[in-house]
Amino acid sequence: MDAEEYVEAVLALVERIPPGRVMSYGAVADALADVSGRASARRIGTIMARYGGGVPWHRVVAADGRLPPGNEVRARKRHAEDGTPMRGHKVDMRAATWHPS
DNA sequence: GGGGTGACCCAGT
DNA sequence: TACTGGGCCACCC
Repeated sequence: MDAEEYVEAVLALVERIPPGRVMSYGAVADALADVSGRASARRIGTIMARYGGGVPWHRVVAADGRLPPGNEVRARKRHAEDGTPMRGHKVDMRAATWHPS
């Protein structure tokens, strides 16, 4: 699987995350590990930063619920619309974490 | 080829 | 809760 296909796989998975739920970068990496063979949270962060524009990027957050740097304001607004469970400015991971079934 | 960087993560303090 | 150090891996000088 080449780099371009990997990006496509990441974006395809992010599109499957339902409104009001989220996945951490690491969770996305793990979920794709089966298909891609390799995974690292760091790669997912880079991919989202560069190619995430066309998907619901706000549904991918850091493992502790922090929103992506530089886009906290926009992300908060969208989570408010989605009805994502929040704890202050962070996502309530215990309630919002989703993983593909 | 070598070294810095980043929308990360985890364990330890 | 906040910081640190180590590990991580693709990208870009």
